[in-house]
Amino acid sequence: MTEQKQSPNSRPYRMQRRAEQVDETRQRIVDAAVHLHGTVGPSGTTIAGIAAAAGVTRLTVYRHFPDDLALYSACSAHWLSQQVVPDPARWEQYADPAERLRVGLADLYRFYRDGQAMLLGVYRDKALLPEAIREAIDNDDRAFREFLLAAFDVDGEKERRLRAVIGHATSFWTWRSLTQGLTDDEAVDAMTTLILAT
Amino acid sequence: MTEQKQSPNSRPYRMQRRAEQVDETRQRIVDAAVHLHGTVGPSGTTIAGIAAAAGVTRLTVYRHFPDDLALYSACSAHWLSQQVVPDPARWEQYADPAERLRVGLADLYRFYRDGQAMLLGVYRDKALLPEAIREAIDNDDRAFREFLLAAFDVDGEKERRLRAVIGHATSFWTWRSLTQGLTDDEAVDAMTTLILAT
DNA sequence: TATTCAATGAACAGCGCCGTTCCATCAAAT
DNA sequence: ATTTGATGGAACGGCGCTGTTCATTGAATA
Repeated sequence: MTEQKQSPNSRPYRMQRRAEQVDETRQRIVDAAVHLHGTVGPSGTTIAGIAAAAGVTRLTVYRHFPDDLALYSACSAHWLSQQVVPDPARWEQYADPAERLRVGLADLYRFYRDGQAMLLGVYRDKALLPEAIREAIDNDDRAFREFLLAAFDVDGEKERRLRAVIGHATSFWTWRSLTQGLTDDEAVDAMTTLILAT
Repeated sequence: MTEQKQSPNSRPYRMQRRAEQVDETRQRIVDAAVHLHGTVGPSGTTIAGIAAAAGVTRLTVYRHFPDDLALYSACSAHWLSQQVVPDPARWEQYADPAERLRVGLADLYRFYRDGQAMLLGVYRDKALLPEAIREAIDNDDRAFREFLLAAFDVDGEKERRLRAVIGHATSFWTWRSLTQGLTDDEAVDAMTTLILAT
């Protein structure tokens, strides 16, 4: 790198190694926040707690994330980036309703199991999350439901009932409840049976 | 309910009309607390809020209910006293598993619907409730599950699966989830089908 | 070497809740 | 008429959290 001597008055400042350290600090904050969300849950997570866990001052947290939404967005993006997210597009090849159901629910339940610590807190405290985050969650849930429903050729009353039951089957709480005593596979079987019998 | 005390010097003091007023105050507090639990939920209910709603001082609330458990117990007892509580004993005449299931779930779901405002908050904030209250809730839930299970003549693996599925069917959250799009009757049908297919 | 700037550390004011104290009030009971 | 006791009213100290200011540190940078 070539250097130039400058006069004391006004020189642009291009950070390089410095920028990395800043990002590291930011990352430590996000990691701490994600960890807390997954243990004490969003409702038990405080700025002070995050700062302490990140080995940083409250003020530093505020500077990186001016408001809750900024922090939650960063957390959610980072956490999702290290999950294998269920992907309806990959279920598309299964045209048979029953088969798509099995594959889709299995994919969903695997995701639920892998991320249960975080999801438990998130769904419990959903009402306390920033509006935008809540909407994102609802949208995803709706997408899974509608995608599974789309494999069926129904309308009217039957469609309404199917949508309700599929919505139930795809709910995190349903997975949670069923797997108190069932394996994931058994839960998939149970819900598939239920839906096909509707 | 209210006791008399003796002062060294004389005159026993038996309250009569007075005692009624005390009980009225106590009742106003309980009513206010129940109302708040059913609207903002236990987690949003504060002593200050109860006092304000009851038209009483915080101090008066503390005097009637020294700790949370005393208050919650009184609330729960009073609320339950004005509910038609599901009663497994009345399901006993139905020996046929399918029939007992329908009757039991219908009774349970009716109770859930009638008390949904309160139950929503209670189940959401269950972790914050006093230990004793939480145990009472868990015991009731377990009782319903086991009573429905008892109609089946099963054991081993099948019993485990049945217990899990019946537990799921009897959960408040399951009722809540299903009745987003189904009627109570349809929900009973769905869960009965699910259980009988297990 | 002099400059830049992320991060620190300390303090502030504010909020709402907690549980407790002391004293005054006033109707009911004797 | 006097005593009793439930309630009111006001204040206290404590807690933990919020979001903000200010001056300082110290390492990366030019």
